[in-house]
Amino acid sequence: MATQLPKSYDPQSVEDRLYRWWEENGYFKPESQLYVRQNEPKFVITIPPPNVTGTLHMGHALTSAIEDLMTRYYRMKGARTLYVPGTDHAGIATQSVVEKKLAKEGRRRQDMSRSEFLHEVWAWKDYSHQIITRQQKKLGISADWSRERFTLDEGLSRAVLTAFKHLYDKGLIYRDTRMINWDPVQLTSVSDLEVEFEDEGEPGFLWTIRYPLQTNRWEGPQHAWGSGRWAEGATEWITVATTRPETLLGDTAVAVNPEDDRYQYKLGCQAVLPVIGRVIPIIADTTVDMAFGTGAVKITPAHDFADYDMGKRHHLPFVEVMDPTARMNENAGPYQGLDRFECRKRIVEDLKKEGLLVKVEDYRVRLGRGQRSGAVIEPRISMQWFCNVKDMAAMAAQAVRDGRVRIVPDRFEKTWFHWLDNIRDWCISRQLWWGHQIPIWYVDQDSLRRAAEDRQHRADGAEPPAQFCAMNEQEAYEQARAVYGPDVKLVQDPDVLDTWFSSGLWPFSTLGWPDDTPDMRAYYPTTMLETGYDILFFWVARMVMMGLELTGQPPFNVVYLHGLIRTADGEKMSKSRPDKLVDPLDMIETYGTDALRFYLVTAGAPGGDIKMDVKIIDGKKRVERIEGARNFANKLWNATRYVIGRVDAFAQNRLQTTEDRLQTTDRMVNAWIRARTNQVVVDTRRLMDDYQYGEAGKLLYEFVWSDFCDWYIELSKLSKSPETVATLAHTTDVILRLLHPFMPFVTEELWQHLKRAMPANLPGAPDLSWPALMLAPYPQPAPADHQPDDATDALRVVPALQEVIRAIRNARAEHTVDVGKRIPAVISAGSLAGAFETQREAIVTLARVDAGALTIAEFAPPPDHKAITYALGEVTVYLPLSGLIDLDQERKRLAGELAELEKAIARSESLLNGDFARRAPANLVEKERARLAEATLKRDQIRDRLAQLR
RNA sequence: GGGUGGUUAGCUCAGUUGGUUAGAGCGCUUGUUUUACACACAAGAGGUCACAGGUUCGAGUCCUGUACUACCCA
Repeated sequence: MATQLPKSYDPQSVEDRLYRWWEENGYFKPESQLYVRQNEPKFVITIPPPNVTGTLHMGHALTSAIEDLMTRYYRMKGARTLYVPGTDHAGIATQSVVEKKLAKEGRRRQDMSRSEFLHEVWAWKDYSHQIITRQQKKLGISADWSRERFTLDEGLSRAVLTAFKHLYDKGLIYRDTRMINWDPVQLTSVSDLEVEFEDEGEPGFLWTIRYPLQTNRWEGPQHAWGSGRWAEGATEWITVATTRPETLLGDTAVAVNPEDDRYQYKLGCQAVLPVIGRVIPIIADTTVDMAFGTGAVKITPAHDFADYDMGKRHHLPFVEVMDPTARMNENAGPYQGLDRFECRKRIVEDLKKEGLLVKVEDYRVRLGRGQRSGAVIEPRISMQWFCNVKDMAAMAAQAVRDGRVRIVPDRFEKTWFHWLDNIRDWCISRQLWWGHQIPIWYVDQDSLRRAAEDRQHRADGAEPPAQFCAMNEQEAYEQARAVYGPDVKLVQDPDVLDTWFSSGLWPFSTLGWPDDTPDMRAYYPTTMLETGYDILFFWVARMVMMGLELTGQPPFNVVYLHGLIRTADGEKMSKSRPDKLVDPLDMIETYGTDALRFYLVTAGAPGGDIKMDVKIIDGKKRVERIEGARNFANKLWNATRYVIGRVDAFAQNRLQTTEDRLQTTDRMVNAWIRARTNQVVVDTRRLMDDYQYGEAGKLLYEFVWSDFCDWYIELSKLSKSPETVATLAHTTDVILRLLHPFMPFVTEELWQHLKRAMPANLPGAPDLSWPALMLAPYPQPAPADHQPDDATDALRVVPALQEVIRAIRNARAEHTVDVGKRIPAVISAGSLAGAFETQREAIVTLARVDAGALTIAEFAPPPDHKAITYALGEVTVYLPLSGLIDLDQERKRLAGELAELEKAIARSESLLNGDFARRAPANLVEKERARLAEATLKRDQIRDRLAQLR
């Protein structure tokens, strides 16, 4: 019976209840789908697993909104659909969060055992994971939670080991000593991608320092460093510029460009390094930029990437002057034990004292900082594990080139190729505890020595491996014993793998790889990978590489990249600006999940950033555009509330039997909304299939608000026929289905109310037999040969009718006619007269015309020479308002319109007299001719009226 | 230094094979307790689509260049 819906939509009372209902019924599982089309390809999407570092932010909400929109769309389209949820252990990020938390409690990782520390991290993981999943459920994602995964799960860990072993056995993973990015706070290596630079650089200094040259007259310092007399007696110098004076302690050369005339005579000379007194050569290298500083650069091969390469080229010694925490070590002489920045300060003072500091300038320094710690990254020589990804990268590039993987929007393809074509080996080891420990076991020294001795005895050249890669310790021992005998002892590498190594396996490790599971067979390769463009390299590229290498297939067909959420000023949202930060849960509380979701998917274009302008009103954060989306949800609510009211009225036999005239009236208007709905179904599906979700959302917004609410519902109020009730219900059903992927909660709730209200005996009622809207089919356009005959007619008549009504309303407003006043009208309607006659009541009601003084005729002369005239082409509307109006104003309006028409006619004529008529497509030329004809007609009418008004 | 976007109404942004008089939301102006909705209704004002060239019958849309701006890579 009559369900009384509240006057406005209250998301709080709906969302959690519906989500629970969906989930408890298993509706998110692909096995539960009731509507599956045989020829529809499956749709599989794996969630970008959020880091278990804390809570979700607006970027995650955007991800969820788009992915769930996709998921619900394809599910309703009849594709077998799976959305796999999960979380990422996020090695360095999580470890640092936990370390910070421990620090607050006065504890340090260094004081704990590895397993004690890991116990803490797991506790944190549980805490964060539970928050994250709760947030995702608030966002309404229809993910199959029974298939949820975590990157450190047993199965996924086995996937990591399998992948590692595969690449190791293939010779693609190796251990080497080279220069890497070192984070002196996290005390681990990081990959190139994890180092971030400020584009503008950071404020710093450029110090110009002179090194004395060793000559016949001056062979070196005679006095101690710091005495002020260290360089006493030196006569020749070489001057270098540096932003990092503390590294001079590790200098092993000074380099100049061989083309640089200024330094020709100094080549081959020896400089004496300040502080240390080490004698270092002056060398020539073409990579030296003559324009930078003095043209001579100090070379510190152990602390700078470029210098490292140069050191290799010129066989220079590598002198490390810092320890892993970036404190100066024993090679730093008097500065040993100082932090690098403290050392910098002191050494500059001392250089000045010794007269070696030539000048200091302000300088923007391009500093690399750790993505997670923010610490200044120290290039450092270290032994690490690397993965040679050259061939995999080539495969990944090829997959996009040949279209097996499509990137949307396609402009990101260029970045894709550029990165993959210039890829460098990937440093995959991290000196962390949280993560997948590297599956390498080293043979103990004793065994190695014994083996070496044996080898000498037997004189067979082959050297046995000093390390074994295995799936577990037992397997490693089996391998080792076969070579070294039963007494061999093994120690596993303490390091863990880069997080992205396991994330790279995500689309298939979540489905059971390396095992041949039913899910793997049914759902791999997946369909869609949806994520922010900021992790295209970090994650997407690595998944494609790993997928191709390990499974032989691209892990997904489409990569859809969304933009970043920014503040109103276009900056990245960060926790350091809480006033500009927008928490998705806050917005959900204020506006509801559907409003947030609708806003997020319609806010921008694919791949475009979204700026969120937050206003604080009464201490609450407001975002205007989310408010707009909330209003839309409310509009939808009230429209459906009205429809349900009509359905109830029918069910209670409160509708009168209709007369013939009314039936004709209804038929036209109903045919119109059905035809419009059909057009909208076609356009929505086209846009959705082309990933244009924002456009689709806006189209639906327009349709619901304007066509359905402003016109159809208003017109339907004049009708009491069952046909109209059925059309209202049908249109509402289609709208709710079309909008469900955008606003899952309000649409499901309304659909359930509609379903409950719907009586069995309404002819032409929609099929509401599905248990849930989310499982119902997405609307299909009516087949072309199935269109009702009156559709075309209705699509001509109703817009003309709207124009008439709008013209009358406009006249009323312009001449400030009292709202309550009924006015007379004469409509000269040409071929539309018959149709308009059936819509007499619509004109009377919607334009507030005096029913007794409304004339509709094929041709009607102006009723009064002072009437207001609206020339609408074939139709002309006359309003005899003589007493109420200002004729001057009317003349002005008509003159203005006339001028505009003259302009349009002139433009049209010149177009049609030019090459346009010959070269443009026939249909466009035809259109233009029609436009000219109409404008001419209108112009003539207006001219006549103006003449009469004079 | 290389690359990629952006520059459209006061503000935030749409505008995908080039084709009516360039759209929306918010804001603004005027009016309205019209029985779904004031989170609303009705009417309206507001833009030489950054600039300069070019291609075309026709350019916000394609090409070249310039300026400003953001981001990515070195």
